[in-house]
Amino acid sequence: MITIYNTLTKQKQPLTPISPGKISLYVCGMTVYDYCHVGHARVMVVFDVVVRYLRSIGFSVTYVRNITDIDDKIIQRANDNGEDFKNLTARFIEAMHEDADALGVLRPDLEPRASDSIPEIISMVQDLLDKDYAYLTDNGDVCYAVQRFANYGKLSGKRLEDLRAGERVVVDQSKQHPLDFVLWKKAKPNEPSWDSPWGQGRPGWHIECSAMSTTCLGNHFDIHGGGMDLQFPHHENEIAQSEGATGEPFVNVWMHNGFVRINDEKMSKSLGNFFTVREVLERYQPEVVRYFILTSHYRSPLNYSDQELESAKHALNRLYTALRGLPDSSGAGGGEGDYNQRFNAAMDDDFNTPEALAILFELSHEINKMRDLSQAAQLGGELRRLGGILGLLQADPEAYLQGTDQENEEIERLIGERQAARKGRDWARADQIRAQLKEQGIVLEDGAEGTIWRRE
RNA sequence: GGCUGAGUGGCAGAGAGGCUAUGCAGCAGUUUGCAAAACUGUACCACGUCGGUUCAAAUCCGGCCUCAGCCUCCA
Repeated sequence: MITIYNTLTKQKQPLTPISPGKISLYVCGMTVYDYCHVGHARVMVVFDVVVRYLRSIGFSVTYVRNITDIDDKIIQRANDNGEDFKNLTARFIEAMHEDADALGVLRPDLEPRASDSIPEIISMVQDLLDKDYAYLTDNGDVCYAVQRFANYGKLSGKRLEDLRAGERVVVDQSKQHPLDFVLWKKAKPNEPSWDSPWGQGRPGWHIECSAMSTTCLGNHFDIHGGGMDLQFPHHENEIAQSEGATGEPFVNVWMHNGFVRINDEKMSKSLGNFFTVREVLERYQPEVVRYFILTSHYRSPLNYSDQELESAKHALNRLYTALRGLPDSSGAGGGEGDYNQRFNAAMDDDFNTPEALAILFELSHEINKMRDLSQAAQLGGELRRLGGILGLLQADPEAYLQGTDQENEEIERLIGERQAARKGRDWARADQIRAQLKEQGIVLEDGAEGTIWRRE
């Protein structure tokens, strides 16, 4: 039985699907005006693992991750660049897909875009107006009236009277309550806009997720996820909008992942202390980054540093080294057995990936100790299978450890030359070649069946 | 000020009322022409702090200290 920490109830609780055997999952995706950073990578990887695991234990999962492709920042950036916002978003959607693919993140089943969902958004705003949850302001915007929604604050544990709205930002005087938020924003001249019952305008920030999630998954679905910083106000507002408009419960389980930090500080665009995924991938293999993300529990903070990435690289090498030289027996090991059982127990406990990884290391240790190759291959198959649930260890070990440069041929040639030198007991020459390759980051390992190599 | 979380060995990071987490790094040994990998063994006060409950607490309870996040946009 899988249990998940639900932000709404602040406790772990058993996952009980609305429809038996099926899970509907919505995750807040990117606002596409810039490259993804490591924090975005974390969301994508974390929920990718959630989906992979749920599927591995037999659930049929519908996974929706939206793209917010119209908002203030996008308009701002497009203006700065002097380009149409659609060019801008198209470019960064493509970049996001490249990054996600590199990290082994499976595509969601549906990836709706805000700009393609305008009719649904307008219809929800209209519902909210009809039900008196929203009002038209003097300056032509449609706003949500938070005081009208009885449960406002139930997700974030905030009470309206405790919130210090306006302390850091000037409150718009046309709002009835400082925390009222815009559902539909009247267009300024030359802004992208759509026709609506309230004139030319565009959606506010939160409404697109309410519209897209309910359109894709129905008014009431199982899991909604996203970064911790979306808890308030974004997700709180989504609840207010969706439940206000539909009159039904919105989401059963809210999952929020912790931040990536740098020097104990949140990695964020506004602080400017972020690394983009592509920057990091210039220096580390994507799988190392993925492994690194999974070394900490998804709700804990994850401190980003070179030291940690290096450590992750070595750890992953260890797993691949255990698989190296084993006959490929993926498919062997059908999930019965102790390791599988313990792996699932770890993952059942709110997706405890550090614990699950520890089990992979125990498995690799067992493989390394084994003398019987076919038995080891059996365990190797199990290691690969369990790794696959985390989106790891699917590469050919040789390819992972050696890379696929064209200089590989030259390396092989030098190794051949060294073999000849060793045969002639010319240790000086042999060691010279070893040192030369070492300088290029190539490590040689002499074994009973000859010399193998890998990149450091 | 309100609301969330968190403080574990050199680093990272699980766990959890009594039993070696795991990985990286270190040390010693086996192995090796030399290495590497692997295996075996092993150190560092391990559980923020002060009290309480208990036969037993890092794990439960309370106070305190420190850190992070949200209450503007942010995954």
